[in-house]
Amino acid sequence: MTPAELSHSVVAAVASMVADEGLAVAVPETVTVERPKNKEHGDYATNVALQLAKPAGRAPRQLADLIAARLRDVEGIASVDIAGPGFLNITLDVASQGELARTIVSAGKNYGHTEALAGHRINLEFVSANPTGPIHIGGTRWAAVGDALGRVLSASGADVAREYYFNDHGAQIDRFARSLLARARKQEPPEDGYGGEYITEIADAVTAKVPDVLDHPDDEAQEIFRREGVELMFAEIKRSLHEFGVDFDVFFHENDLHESGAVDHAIERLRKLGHIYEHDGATWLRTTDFGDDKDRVVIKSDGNAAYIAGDLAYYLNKRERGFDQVIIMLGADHHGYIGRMMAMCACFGDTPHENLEILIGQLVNLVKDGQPVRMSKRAGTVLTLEDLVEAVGVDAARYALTRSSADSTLDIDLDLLTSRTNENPVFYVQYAHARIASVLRNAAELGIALGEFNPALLDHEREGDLLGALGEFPRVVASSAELREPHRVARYLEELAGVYHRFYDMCRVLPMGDEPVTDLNHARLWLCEATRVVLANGLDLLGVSAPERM
RNA sequence: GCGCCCGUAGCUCAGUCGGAUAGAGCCCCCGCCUUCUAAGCGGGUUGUCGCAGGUUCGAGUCCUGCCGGGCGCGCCA
Repeated sequence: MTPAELSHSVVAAVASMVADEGLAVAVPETVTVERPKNKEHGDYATNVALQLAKPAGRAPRQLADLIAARLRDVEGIASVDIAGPGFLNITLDVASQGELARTIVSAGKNYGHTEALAGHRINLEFVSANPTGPIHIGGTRWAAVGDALGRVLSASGADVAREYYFNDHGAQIDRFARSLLARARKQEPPEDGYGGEYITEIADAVTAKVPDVLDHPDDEAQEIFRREGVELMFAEIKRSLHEFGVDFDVFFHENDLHESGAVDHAIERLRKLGHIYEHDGATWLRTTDFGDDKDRVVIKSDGNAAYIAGDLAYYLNKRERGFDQVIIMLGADHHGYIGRMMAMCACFGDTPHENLEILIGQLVNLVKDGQPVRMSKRAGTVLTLEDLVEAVGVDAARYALTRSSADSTLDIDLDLLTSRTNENPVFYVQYAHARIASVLRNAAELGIALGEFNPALLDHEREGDLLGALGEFPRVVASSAELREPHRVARYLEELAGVYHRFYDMCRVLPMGDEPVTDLNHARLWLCEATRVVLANGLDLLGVSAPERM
């Protein structure tokens, strides 16, 4: 019996009670059955009686009695106890709980997939780092977290498109182009320009590709450096993300919005809706109607589009492509943007926080010798995605960036990660997987297949713990998706790995020496394979490999 | 000044919808490989959940105020 099935049984028992007793309360659609921390509280517990007591006008323990009586008749439930103020503590039959192993092995890669978000068409935008330099550590965090979120959303039944918004328009690109031109001429970069080593590399690459570039007049040369430089930078970003295991469905160019007329289209739409006005020679969007601090300029008085114009057009474009949920991940340094974006969403007639969702992730600090290091492009202390991968590898890097809540700032200490990699819990999880793979290999060598499965034999306490943990996986994935918190998957995997290691320590899986193969050996092999499936599926959601050997 | 995030063990951090005795890893000490991976397991030590009120059967979790830290408030992008 899975937690979901048990939950259904509890709902049915509640419905039966409400009908029989004529209670004036609504039957909850779902009831949470949780794994109690304390083993004396059974395999699963629910507080549904406590929650219904007040609206029903009955004592919680009285309701608990009525529900318990009905649950005791359910096949697979061994006992139901009432504890404390009115908790229902449910214990399953050993065989019923053990069946879960078969369920998981049969489902294979699909175990953990649910329909929790079925029907949602989600556009997930993340990273979207400017093509004026390599991806730094902050963008790397969003790459890891955003990619994991995309996987978790998909696993929960959502139709997800991942997008990277490529800001190849505007003043920053001009500064980038001027920096390249200056470097090609062996001059100092402009005061507000970019100075890293990569500027030299790109300037050299452009010069190699267009040998006579410096013979052109300034404006033409700058245009060549802009076009070629952005192209090279873009390819570089794509490549490093791909090597990081992060791929996008769409790379969207801001420039296209301006050249295709999408910006004008969006502004005209808003004008028809009555939210656009002219003032001081500029075109404004009246975002204050929807809670913004001040109205926003969309077309500046010099005729150029303000940055938000691109965002307006991009949002409308996503909606017109059929996405009903637009999710954008931004760093904390952009959180001031939420108000105007939500107001913009409302101006289009959409519902803020439903059609548009902005996820804010806190920043990453680079730490050395316990002291924060200020990352500066000029000082060369910027930590890039490639630096991180080179130092610790993709698996450790992705895991370290994904296991913490995005709401917390993250400290990255390269020395710590490189010199004491065991501190990274990814190895703890991967080791559990490799350990199981080894057991399964040994079984194969002994000619022992999974074979017949008798779930009733899995009656050891550690086996019960393991089955209980395995049953949690689908709702961990679903809640990670619903809450947009993929770190929950990582934390769960660490828990599961620990439960497996403790099982392994107490429960011998394969026969020793020349002992005969028993049904218990087979049952435990099923349990091992089920655990391996969950670890592999979970690691995959995080974009981390599940090694067969370590 | 206004807004967002954070404050939980010595360190790094978990702890959705309020639930039972607040957890994990790292660090430190002790024990366990003549049989499936010791990157493991078992045991020991560690807390005014920033502070003060409030809501209720019950608050780390919700509300209010305050303290401390980070970030942000452009016709920049």
